[in-house]
Amino acid sequence: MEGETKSMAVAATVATIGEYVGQEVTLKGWIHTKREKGKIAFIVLRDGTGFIQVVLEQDRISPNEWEELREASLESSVIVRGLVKAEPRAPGGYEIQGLFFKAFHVTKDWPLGRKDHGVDFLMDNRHLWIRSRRQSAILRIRHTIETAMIEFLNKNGFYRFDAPIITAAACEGTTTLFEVDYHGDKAYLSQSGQLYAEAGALALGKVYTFGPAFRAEKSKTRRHLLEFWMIEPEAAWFEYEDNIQFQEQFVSYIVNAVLERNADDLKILDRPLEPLMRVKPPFPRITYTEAVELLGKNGFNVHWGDDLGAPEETFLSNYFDKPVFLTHFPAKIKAFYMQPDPENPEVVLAADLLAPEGYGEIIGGSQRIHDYELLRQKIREFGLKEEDYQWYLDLRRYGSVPHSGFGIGLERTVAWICKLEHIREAVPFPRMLHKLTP
RNA sequence: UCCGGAGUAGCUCAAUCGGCAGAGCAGCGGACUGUUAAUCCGUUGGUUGCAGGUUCGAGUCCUGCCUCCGGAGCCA
Repeated sequence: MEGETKSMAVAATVATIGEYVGQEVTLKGWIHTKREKGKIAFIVLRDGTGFIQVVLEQDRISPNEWEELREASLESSVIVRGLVKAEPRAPGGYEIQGLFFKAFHVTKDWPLGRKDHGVDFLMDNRHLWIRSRRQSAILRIRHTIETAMIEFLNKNGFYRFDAPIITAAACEGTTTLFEVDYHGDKAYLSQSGQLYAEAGALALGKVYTFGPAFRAEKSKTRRHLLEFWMIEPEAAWFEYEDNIQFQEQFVSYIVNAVLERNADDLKILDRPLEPLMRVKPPFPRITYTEAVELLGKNGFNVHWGDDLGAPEETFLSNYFDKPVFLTHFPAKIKAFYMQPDPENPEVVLAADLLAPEGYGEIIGGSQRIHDYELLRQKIREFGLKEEDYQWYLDLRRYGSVPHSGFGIGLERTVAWICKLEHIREAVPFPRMLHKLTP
């Protein structure tokens, strides 16, 4: 590298290029687009941190470099050195006046043109698609969301507590699981780390798990993946209300972090900012019973005790202009471990958080049953086997405390904040029905 | 798994009543000193998803299968 650039030029990145106006810098990246016009050529270079236009004039670089430039096609990896200029004619406001050009590797037959492509083709080329403006913007925002989630939890005294991926049995007993051969025994990929997080909360006070979760259902919708990432905070001594207020702070922190750190990326996505700027505590709340009533008034045929379907959830999500807590569900349609409401044991102290703009559920949370006998009774009522939950019941035998927690789906959060049409763009390599490669 | 839709050039699509399979983009060759999906000229490119059937003749009609897309259920 040093031998190839003829002067001392700073190694810069696109994201921080504004700090180098008037200086010579070296950039390493890839050709995103190239336009040749006789003795002048424009390339848009991407380096992972952003995109910038580089202007190369034949008179300013050597004949060899000019020849390399002519041969370098889309997505060739290149090294350029040049002068940073503020340039209103260029997208982004800055431009590089090229003084040196080298193609490190010339790409032949790049499969993704600049024209429209179908989803199928793009998904088959996902490993290349992620280089695009839009996809890379989404993935940078995903990074901010993950980082902000962890930051917030750490600042609030939560310990990261990694749950196992391979587990012995169903956590909740309802969903279909991926089976793996565990040296002759049947084992399953985890659908949730929550039960382990509860053990962690009684050991460390406040913990969170962060890892992949697996659901083997043959889901085929815009909001489901077979493999997705989930953060599950769980805190001892947290009761229902503590849990809800914590979630408000948590979600607001994440949204604010994206607004502060990814302004350029949100612009690439054309994401309206007003709905995100409204995301501040407190969030509206509506009980399940009130929701059923509201839905009935709006033409939905739902009865108390029914699980709400996707169209109902979308309606509620659009009805409010902030994330909304849907609370106090009938015990029968929720998980066995949820704490019954002391004022009405037919419902549980649980809340789902629905993201606005039609996105629907991103969080499911509840206070957990801490009473040993009540939990045993619920396990029986739900038709589960007590012997499968021995260690989980132990948590109620040895120093039990009220505790609460929630799980937030990372991809659903990304899809909402980025305003994506489909969850498959919210993760680098989505795992969907019959989609295993790349 | 169920309901609906679609498979034609590398990509996005067209092809009238069953009658010679086409265009744009990409690629390749050339021109151009301010392009923004550059433009202009020339040019390459086909087992019409697979198997069978009807017909003088099938991309088009019939039967079966495969793949994908959208939605439902399940849920984060």
